[in-house]
Formats: sequence, structure tokens, C-alpha cells
Amino acid sequence: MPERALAAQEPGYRHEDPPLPHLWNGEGEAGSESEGGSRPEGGHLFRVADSDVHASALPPHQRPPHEPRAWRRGAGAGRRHRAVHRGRALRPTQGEGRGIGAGLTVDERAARLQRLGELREGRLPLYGNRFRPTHSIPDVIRDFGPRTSEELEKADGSLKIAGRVLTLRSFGKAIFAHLLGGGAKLQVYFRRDAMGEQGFAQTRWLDTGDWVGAEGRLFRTRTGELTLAVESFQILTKCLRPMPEKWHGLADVELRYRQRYLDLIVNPEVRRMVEVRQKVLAGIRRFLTDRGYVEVETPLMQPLAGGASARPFVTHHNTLDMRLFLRIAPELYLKRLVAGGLERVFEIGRNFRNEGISTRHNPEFTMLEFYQSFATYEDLMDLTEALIGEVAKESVGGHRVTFGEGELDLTPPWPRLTLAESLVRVGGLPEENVGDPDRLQRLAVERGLKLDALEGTGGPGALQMALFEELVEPKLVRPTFITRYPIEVSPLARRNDEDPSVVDRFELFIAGQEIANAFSELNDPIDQRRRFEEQVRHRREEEREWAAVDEDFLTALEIGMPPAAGEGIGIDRLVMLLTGSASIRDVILFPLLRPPKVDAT
RNA sequence: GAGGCUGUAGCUCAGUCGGUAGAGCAUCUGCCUUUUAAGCAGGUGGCCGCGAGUUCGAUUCUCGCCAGCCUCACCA
Repeated sequence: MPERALAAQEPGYRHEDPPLPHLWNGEGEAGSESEGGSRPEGGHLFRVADSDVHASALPPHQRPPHEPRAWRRGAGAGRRHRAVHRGRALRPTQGEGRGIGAGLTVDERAARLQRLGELREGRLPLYGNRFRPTHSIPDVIRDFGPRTSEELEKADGSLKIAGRVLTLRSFGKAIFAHLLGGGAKLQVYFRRDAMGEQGFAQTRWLDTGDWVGAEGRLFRTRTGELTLAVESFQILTKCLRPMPEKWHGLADVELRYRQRYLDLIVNPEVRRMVEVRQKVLAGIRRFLTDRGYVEVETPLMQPLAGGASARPFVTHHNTLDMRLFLRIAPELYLKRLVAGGLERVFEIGRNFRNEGISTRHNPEFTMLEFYQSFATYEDLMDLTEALIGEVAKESVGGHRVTFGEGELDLTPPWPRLTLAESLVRVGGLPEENVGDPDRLQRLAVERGLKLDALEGTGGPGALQMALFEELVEPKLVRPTFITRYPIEVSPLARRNDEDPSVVDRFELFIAGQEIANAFSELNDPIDQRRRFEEQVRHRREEEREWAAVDEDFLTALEIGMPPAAGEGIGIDRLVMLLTGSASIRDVILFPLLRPPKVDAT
């Protein structure tokens, strides 16, 4: 998997990562010297507090809860073993929700809750917020990772770190653990001789998944791993649910999407994706604002859903008693702003399209749209090469990205083909067929293309598009601009001056996917009105009763929009490309899923 | 919306040519002071997705439903 490969490059995950996440470990930390010493057969303890003896006399499932007091008795007396509480650990709890930790009977959660209760009883600062790490775990690795054992020994002063316990390997009087913090892992070493009995005794309340703060000094183990020798520590937050399996992790994609918090802990590539995505967004903002673009926000709730051909989501405002649509595109609002004299504007935001779901489609998705006055679609091709080139460098460090089995090179410049050229040169159609509707029709039928696309608006344009999508698009792996689209599929784009059957438009394809769509904007209000009315007539035939002409937008054009070019770039797909993700759900933290079935309780 | 595949312990997965189920990890118990998928020993844990049908008997066969994934359609 490419994600794994990416993740493996991270410093925190450096040491011999297995093919799957390398987590979870461990024996529970059997708390060594139990007060009761050896146990009689059957696993029940006798020499414990009175209440415990009492409880132990009952079968496990009937034992009442009790309140251990051992902690108050100080270090010596406090050295109680978990066996003491075995009875309670077996209490069933009700299933709560689904997924990890739900529906257990003999329950890990009960055991963890019990430890939580004991910590409370001991008046330890659980859920406290006064622990202040001196170093993040990535800091520690960066600053001390290169140092030798001798250098680490000479360094004076201890440091404080915080993280989540990923693995626990207990040897009775010593425990190794890995803490995860800031996306990196650091081993910590609890040793009774170094911590004192009282300090070490606290480790028996430790579970995988807990957040802990630890203070100590760095050293290297026999195997050379940088490790914090803990002098003292505290449990900051208890984890009450079982963690995913340490070796295979959380593989069930449904659980990964539904419980992204677990996915983030266990699968490093998720965090990596979040970081890449953030850099992409920041990089785009910087790139455009450096060039005089102004970032704006336009309505997500719109009385008319325009700017694209998708079906909208419908909602309702109570006080105004008004039907509203979640926007399917910001286009018509951004162009109003261009008409108002904001000569360069952009918006990065969510669009909502009430269409099918697939590996490339989520009902809500993020798009960049930008408009530049006094520019043409050709200018935007240059701009797009520079933008995506820079963003790739900033987010993943170069122009080469892993993609499927291989690698993809994004180094500009990229080839530019007209749609007709691409049909011949990429799609392999005989040249003389491309302009001939009858021959195109015949070819389309021969190849069994969908007939609804062949009807509809008809004409050679729609046929060319159908053939393009079938024959050319999947082959456009390296970045390629396709220009000169038929006018009937481009209702908002400006007509080409030489050939009125096509528009001044390009789409950018990478890895067989449409990444960007741009055109010189139509700013002739008469032509625009005619095309809108044509479009609405078609929509109504398709029983899209909400289709309507946006009169206010036409008014803006009548006020006058300067000549301009505009472009939309799908952010999710760009991030997919840069992270080598096969599904859009892997780059959206909470993709839309049906709600999980709730068991009647 | 159509087709295909999948659903078994908290997690990752076997399995049952129809006789109500196993492993590893986790959890619980005992031992273990440089481990790292730690180790050794002993336990707990399952409406086998849900419902119906066939059958003496269904987790297994059939049908329906639910959820997920993949392909296609709509769409970007």
C-alpha cells in the first residue's frame, strides 16, 4: 500500500516497520509482588481486605462492587495485585454503541473502569491538566535521536514528555512501553529500582491507550533504541476501551471511517494525510494571495442551486419559510463579485451534490474556485502548472508521487491537447471520423456506449464527450490539459472566437481523473440568458423541478463582468493524488456513511 | 438505482461437504529488572449481521432485509 510506504518515512515510525502498523503489545502489567503472594487453586485470593474476601466468596458474576482502600495505606500496603479485583472485573457491562468496546460481557472496559475508580480513590490527579511536557515526542527524536549513549549519559537534567501508551511489555519489576505523541513514538522504561516502590506501584493502573506524562532521562537500550528511563509519571487520562490489535491494527474500513479517532492512533497514514491536506490548503492560499487574489466566502445555503449540473440537497429555513439548497458550486456568486470589481477572488469550501457515492465521489467535497479578471483559460493553464507544482513540493516534497503500483511525475510543463486531438492521438480514432457526427454515432454504438448520452442534446459535441470519457480519459495518467470542449457541455464558458461550436475551456486530467476545470468566462448576458433557458428546459424535462434561471446573476452580467477566466480544482482528488489514496474516503476524515444500526436495548 | 463480493470473540482472521465453533493478539490469573509482534503457564470471552423458509437439526443450504467494499449509472 502506498500509504504504508509514506508512513514508513516518518521519523517516529522508523524502526523496522512491519507491513502493518506495529502497535500494541503487551502483557498487562501484572503488578508483581502481590500482597497475598501465591494464590490457592482456582485463582481466588484470600489474603486481601475484608470486603474482598467477602466478595470472593461469591461466584464471579454475583460479587458486589466494593471500594478498595489499599491505596491509602501507603506504598507497602498498597502493593495489591489486580487479582484482588478479579471478581469485579468479570462484571458484565451493557453494550454501548458499536465498534471497539461495545457489547462486551466479561469486559475489558469494566477492568479499566475499575482501575479508574482506584485511581480516584487514591486521589491521584486523574484528568488533571497541570502536567507540562518540556518536549514533544517529535522534539525528543529530533534533538536527541542523533546522540550516542555517551552523549546522552553526560547530558544533565531530566525531561518531561506526554503521550498515549501504545504497547506495554511487563517483566514484573520493569516495564517497557511505547508512547505515541505528535505522531511519533518513543519508548519509555519503568524500572522499580529507579522509580522506588511507591512510584513503580502506580504502573499497575496503567493500560494501553492511557495518556501519560512521564519525567526521566534519556538513554539507549542494548539494541540502541532511544528510550526514556522514567523517574516519575502520572496517568493523565484513562482509556476505557480496548485498543485495536497491536499487529494488524484496525483494518476494517468501515470501523476506520466510523471511529476515525482509533484509525488515527493506529494507522499512521491517516495523520500523514491530514498533514498533507493541511499543507495543500495552506500552500494554495499562500500561492493565490501572493498573486493578489482575495479569499472570500459565499453562501452555502442558496435559494437557487446553480453553477453545476448536479442535483442539490434541499433544506428549509423556518422563520423565512423558505426553501434553500446547499450549494453545488460557488461559481455564480464568485462571478457576481468579479462583476463588482473584485478582480481576483478565490474560495476554498465545501460543495454538496446529491449524487451517487463512489471511490471518487463524496456527497460533500472540497473545491477551490478562483477567478482572474483580464485573463484567459490559457493563462490559467500556466497558473495551474505552477500552483500544483508548488503545492506538491510543499506538501510531499517533490513532483514525484506514488500512484498505484508506480510513480507519477508532476513536473511541469504538461502536454496540452484539444479534445479532438486527444480522440485521435490518445483514443486512437481515425482522424477523419472526429468531425463527422454519423461516424461518431456509429463508433459510439459499436463500443456500446450509454445511449442517454448519445441522445440528450445530441450533436457531435455530446458524442465526442462520450467517446472521450470512454477512450481517452482513463489513459490520461500523466498530467494533461484537454482544451476546446463542445459548447453544449459548457453552459458557462465563453465561445471560441474562431470556432463557435467549442468553448475556451480546459480540463486537467491526472491519473485518469479530472482534477481541474477552467474556462474563459462567458460575460455576454444575452448569450448567457439563452444558454440558461436552454439548460432549464432540459432540466425540466428530466423532472428537475427546481431548475431555474438565476435572474440576479444575469443582472450582474448586465451590470458588466470584466473579461475573466475561472477555474475549479477538486481538493480531495488532489490530496488523493499526493497521498496515493485509492478512495476519496481516505482523504475525508468523516466520509458519509449510513448510520450504524442501533441495537434495541 | 443495478450487479458482484463480504459480514464468525474487543481486534485480525480460520472453519463447519448441515450435528450450536477455533487461532493469534487484547483482557483476567501466576512467573519474569534492557524488551520491542517479549516469553512461559493457566483462565474468561461468541443471538457465527438480522428475519423467514427447507430440515429431526441451520453459523453452514434457500429467500428477504441491513451494513460495508468493488464495478456500473447519476456526478466532480
